[in-house]
Amino acid sequence: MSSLGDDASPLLRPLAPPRNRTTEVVERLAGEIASGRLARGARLPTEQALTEAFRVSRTVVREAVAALRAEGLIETRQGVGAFVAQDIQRRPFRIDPDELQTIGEVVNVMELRTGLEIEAAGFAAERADAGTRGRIGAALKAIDAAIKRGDAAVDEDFAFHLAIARATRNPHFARLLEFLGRFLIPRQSVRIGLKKADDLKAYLERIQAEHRQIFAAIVAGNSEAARKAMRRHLMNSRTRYRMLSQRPKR
Amino acid sequence: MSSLGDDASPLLRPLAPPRNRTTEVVERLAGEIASGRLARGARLPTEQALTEAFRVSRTVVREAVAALRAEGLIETRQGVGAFVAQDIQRRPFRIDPDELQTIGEVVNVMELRTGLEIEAAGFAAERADAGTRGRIGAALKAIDAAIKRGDAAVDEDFAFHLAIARATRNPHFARLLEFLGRFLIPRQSVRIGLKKADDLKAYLERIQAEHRQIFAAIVAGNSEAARKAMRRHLMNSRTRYRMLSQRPKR
DNA sequence: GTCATCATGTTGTATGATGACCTGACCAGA
DNA sequence: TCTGGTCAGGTCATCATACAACATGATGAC
Repeated sequence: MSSLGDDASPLLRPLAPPRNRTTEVVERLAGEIASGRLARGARLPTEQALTEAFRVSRTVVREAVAALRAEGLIETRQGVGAFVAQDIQRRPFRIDPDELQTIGEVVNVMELRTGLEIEAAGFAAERADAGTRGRIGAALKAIDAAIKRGDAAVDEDFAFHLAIARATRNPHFARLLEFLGRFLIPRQSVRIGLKKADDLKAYLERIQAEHRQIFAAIVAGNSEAARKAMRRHLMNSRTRYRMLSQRPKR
Repeated sequence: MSSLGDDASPLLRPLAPPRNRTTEVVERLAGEIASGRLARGARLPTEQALTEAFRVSRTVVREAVAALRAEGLIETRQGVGAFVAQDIQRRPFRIDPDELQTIGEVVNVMELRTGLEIEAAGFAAERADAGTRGRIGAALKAIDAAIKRGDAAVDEDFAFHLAIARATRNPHFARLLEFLGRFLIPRQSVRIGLKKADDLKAYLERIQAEHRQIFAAIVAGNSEAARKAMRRHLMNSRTRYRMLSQRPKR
């Protein structure tokens, strides 16, 4: 799977994407808005004024404006001008992957996920029907199968959690979990991969026992128990993650 | 504070922004990516090919590409081409405000907020120091003052919750709460505004009593109690919201 | 086999022109 | 006084063209 130097060396790593003029302008304007120097609803300088101020072509200015519009920071009206968005509502929630290099930052995201998933487990217990319960059970079996064939079952594990989030009948839970999950999965799998095959199996079996408790509580429709089981599982996950990631500490 | 017809009438409401050619192209390409017809890492057609296919100028294509790049859906490399992002990691979490017209959708967001805030209260109880505890207390007093002068204390209320989120020492809690909060605040305040002055005061005093319980648990460093108090508060909030929003039902 | 060089294709930037649209001022008529 | 119509100027939207910067693969010198 892994080719020669993959990303082991901190030296040969892809460079940061080149900072072209457009992103430069985007950041300048975004900064003005974030700092409040450009208030909500305020009108931006005209395209011509921006080209002259920044000494760039209209192409660059227009691309920057298009980017800011896509981010929901500004709105443009033909024949009138560009304005800082009134409702910054449209501004999305982001997590910068570049900041996720440290263990502490990963744990921060895990904590965020904790609250989300505990609540999801509770709602799932209250609202799951035969179909969604079946899908959660199927995900559980898929993990079993993966463990049996010696796999780390990372994808299957995530699918289990996602099935629970879907059972809440509140689509935001699954969407947010999917969003947060992307920041956690890969690292964990790498670390786990270091262990011996038998160790791995025993390790995964312990996790799977926790999964089964969650599943049982959901099937029983006991939201209180489901929350407790999920909390226990995630707290243990955090401890496990901390231990695994401290291991390679020279 | 509120001008004449504000947003009372569903008739006179700003029109949806006109769909220009750029957004048209953005949606076409975003659709291709979302559907998987353009796989991760796949290369997009060249700008020239796109101009010919869509019958638009290169300006439009480039603005669309800039927008997609801002959303983290694609990456471009000069001299090489544009590619669907490998790590969709950079893709942010969004909630479309246009979908938030129904009560059910607002409750969905409130549920999301519930899990987040309960956990935040727990962590705050564990981690708050003198400074953060003081800030939470100050927020509490600010609500008192607002109630005393007959204000609905919406901003102050939110500031209290935000102070708790900040006390977790995990910046993501506050950021996500801020993000979700934007979707809830305005509507609540409008509804509450309908009540009589004395009713309003009694109503707010009940809420404030719940706040005080949360604060007491955090000051005591009792995370279990803090979670419970926050859960009770948010569950009650949901009930209150449902009742208030059903009121104007002819 | 290694390294420089070059042709080719692609994105990045600049520029000028035209169309579409909004705003405010002015004005005629009720 | 008020309403509605017209017009001029400003601004964004789109188009077209040209050149610069960069990456890639082919070629050839060593």
